[in-house]
Amino acid sequence: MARLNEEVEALLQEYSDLILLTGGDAYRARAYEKAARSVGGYHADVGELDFKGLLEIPGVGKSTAEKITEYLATGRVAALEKLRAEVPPGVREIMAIPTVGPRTAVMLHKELGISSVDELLDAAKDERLGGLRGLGDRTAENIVHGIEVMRQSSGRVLLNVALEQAEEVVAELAGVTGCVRCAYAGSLRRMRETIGDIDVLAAAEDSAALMEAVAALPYVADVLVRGATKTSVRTAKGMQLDLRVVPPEDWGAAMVYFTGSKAHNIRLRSRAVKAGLKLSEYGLFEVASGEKIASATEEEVYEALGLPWIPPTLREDRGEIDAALGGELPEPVTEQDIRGDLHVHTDLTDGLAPLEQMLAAAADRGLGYCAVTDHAPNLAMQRMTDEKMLAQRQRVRALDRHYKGMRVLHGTELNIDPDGGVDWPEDFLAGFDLCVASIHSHFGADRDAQTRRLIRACENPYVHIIGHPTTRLLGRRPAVDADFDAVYAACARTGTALEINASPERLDLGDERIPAARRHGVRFAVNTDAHSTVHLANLRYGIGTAQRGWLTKDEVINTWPLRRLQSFLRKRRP
DNA sequence: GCCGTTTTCGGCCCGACTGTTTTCAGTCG
Repeated sequence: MARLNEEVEALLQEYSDLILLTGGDAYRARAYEKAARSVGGYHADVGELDFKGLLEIPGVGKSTAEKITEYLATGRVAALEKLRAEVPPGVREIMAIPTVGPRTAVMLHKELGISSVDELLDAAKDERLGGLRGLGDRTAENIVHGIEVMRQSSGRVLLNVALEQAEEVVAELAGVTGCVRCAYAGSLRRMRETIGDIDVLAAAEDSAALMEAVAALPYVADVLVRGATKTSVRTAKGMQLDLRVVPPEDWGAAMVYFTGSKAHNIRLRSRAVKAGLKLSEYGLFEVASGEKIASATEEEVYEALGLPWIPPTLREDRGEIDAALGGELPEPVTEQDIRGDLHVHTDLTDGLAPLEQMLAAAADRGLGYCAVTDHAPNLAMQRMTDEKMLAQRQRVRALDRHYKGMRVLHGTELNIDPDGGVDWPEDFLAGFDLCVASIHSHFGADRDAQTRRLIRACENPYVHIIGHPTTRLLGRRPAVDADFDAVYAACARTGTALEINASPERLDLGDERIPAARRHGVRFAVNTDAHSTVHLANLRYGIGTAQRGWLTKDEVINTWPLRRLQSFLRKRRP
């Protein structure tokens, strides 16, 4: 199951939404929303906290703490149940459509009796939305488009959601008597950015106990298929989970088969055929004799096919087999290679944890350096001022002396304005050790304007890293339209790194764009963009993405020793 | 509902964009 804090976060967020949908006080809703986010990012497990401990979570007061306590004790919250009874679940779902907020959702429900996304789509098709006040053709179009965007991603969940679920299942099943090995496979093991279903593989002589155990997991809602080698279930969150059990001696062949990708496997199998072999989930066999020649480990299977072991993140049939044959398979960057995080927020802007806590958490993770990069003034909602930033710098300098093994850099995340300019004049920018610059508005600017904008930001001698370069949000917002090839060229020319933002909602640059940037000789920074101490652990998703983009350690600036990084950061400043 | 204090009330990230309304409401970051 998800971390308890996330469960409570979801609960409080739902409560906040329902307050808005029932016409409650907007500030009250905001208070719950803030509490939700705060609980989600809190370092301690809410299940371990007493009432007083709960009150110490920022944004959690008596009323919220009581609801959390009630939930922990009884599994439900009476006040939430009451609101749930007033609002059809579909109405809240409608609110999730981009450009549709609570007002519109309620209006649609009251005026047209619409209480599901499907009904809304029908109404739009029948042109029944036209008559409503404040809702013209353009809005109707936007709603339909918003639903399409939402639907495209439906059935798939973000990598982190699936991975957390899978790790829990694996831990559970590994403890079942008779289970020799257990691991997740599939697109999850390949670290794809979204996951359709979870594949778990187990090795055992007898599958019965494992099949029993998976069907009995507490968060399993339905058992779809149940057999001797495979059981499929649907979890309470609507994800499909397939468990396959194989004999221990076939573990390797089964892992290759179930890790995929399908295209990679087809390549492997056709290679096998040419050698008079046959590859399946049960092993690699000689066709003539039927003799099994490899199956116990992945390494053995690859070796028998004349290949080195290929890391799962590369198994996409993007040339990895030819590269392996030519001895040119890259050694992908790993989480252990990362020495520092170059994009981290604190509660000075929209982060949740104070500076000291963020740095303590970063030091705990063994980082050799960490750049604090709070938002700059042009993101008006963050209310940044020169004074606040300079005061933070003083604290950063003091803390830098405090940590023995970790250097603390003072940076900022600048806003790239529509013309490509950034916050602050050059003399102020010169005071930062590092500047990330990102797009936070005007996502819809046309291709030429967006391209010029990003290139101009690269050309700024004080901008070191372009943050979340395409600014997409997975399943919610597409990438901005720009000639990214031209942007990559500008990055290479100006010595500006591109971020691989490790937030599972972003993963930006995405793996499919990285090779093109690489070809231009661009450098990368795998950053967490952490807004809480918990987010520092998102690094693994950024690393997965970097690996899928074939990045090696040397191409990632935050694997470098500090001195090399600092010389890179000097860029070509005046 | 939470919080801070100019502390038991009164404010709450604020500005921009979009679409439709000709002066603003809703949504978003």
